[in-house]
Amino acid sequence: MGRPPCCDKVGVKKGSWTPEEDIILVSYVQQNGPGNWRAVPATTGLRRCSKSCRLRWTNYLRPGIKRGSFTDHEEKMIIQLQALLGNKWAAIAAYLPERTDNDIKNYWNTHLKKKLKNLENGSIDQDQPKTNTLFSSSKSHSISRGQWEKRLQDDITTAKQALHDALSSDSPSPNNNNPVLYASSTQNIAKLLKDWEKNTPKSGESKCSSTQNSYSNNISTTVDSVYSKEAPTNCDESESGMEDLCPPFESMFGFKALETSNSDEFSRSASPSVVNGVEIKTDPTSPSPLSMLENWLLDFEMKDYLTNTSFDQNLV
DNA sequence: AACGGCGCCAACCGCGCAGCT
DNA sequence: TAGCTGCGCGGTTGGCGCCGT
Repeated sequence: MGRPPCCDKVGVKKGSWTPEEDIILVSYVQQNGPGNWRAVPATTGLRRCSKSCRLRWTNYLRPGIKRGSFTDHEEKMIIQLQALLGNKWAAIAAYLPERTDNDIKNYWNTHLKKKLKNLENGSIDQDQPKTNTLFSSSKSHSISRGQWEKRLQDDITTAKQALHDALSSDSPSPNNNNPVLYASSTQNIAKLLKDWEKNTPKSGESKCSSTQNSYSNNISTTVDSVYSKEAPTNCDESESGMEDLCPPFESMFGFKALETSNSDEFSRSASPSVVNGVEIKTDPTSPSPLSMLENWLLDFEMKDYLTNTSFDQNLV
């Protein structure tokens, strides 16, 4: 038996996305908003699985994604949230709006897991005062497992409430009647396309279907018009394509960018602002629930709690 | 310079859940 | 209420680039 495949595997392209495919996808989302992923291949001619389209959008093309190395602050947040929530990457990503769950998951698996393991081993092997006491040996615990579980349950409840508060203040997804222009992404996509065109032999040969070509022809003016707006940026020029995405958000939880989004035309699909006539709620006078949560996560109590608690189980 | 090992990260896969009929 | 469909999530994999030998 088993579930049927999510899409027809025949003729579906796999592997890395080309800049042209990215542009087609971005254009589709501009016009229709994120969602209804099933319709994307049929509408655009993209020879991609709907899931692949959604993944590409959420993990790479979606505006507001910060790329590059994680800050110490983000690192601490991830460590503590992982200890609290487990491998709930989507939930953890909800507290780090500029990072995708995939990014966090990758960072955890490739960096933090190893790092914390080393810290743990180091602290045990060397029997020295711990520079990081997150993973103190369970032998030294004065807290019983029952007490620990109760505290964990209490903290999860608190975190859930904070998350609920945070999410309830966010705006819904973009209105399909007022598609949001994802200028930041489109800009980079346009740049990508230009780079890609430079590197593509002018043979007239295309990797795409005719449907896809006609669709991309139709969207070219859209991309150009958005690109020509030249949203102000002080990013360094780079030849690395998407690597030079300008990080428009200077504060993780301060939503600084939201206050300036009108002027710089950066927008986010999942965050409050006002862009291109789309009303997005924000209240600069009231403290962000995420800020509250951040404070809660990082306050002395939490650190003390983590100091005295073993999370070895998370380091599988 | 060539080769192999390793790390990183984008993308894929399978399952679960929620909404709709 | 059961079945179907679409979406989201977490685990895993494949490919590319870097580094050491």
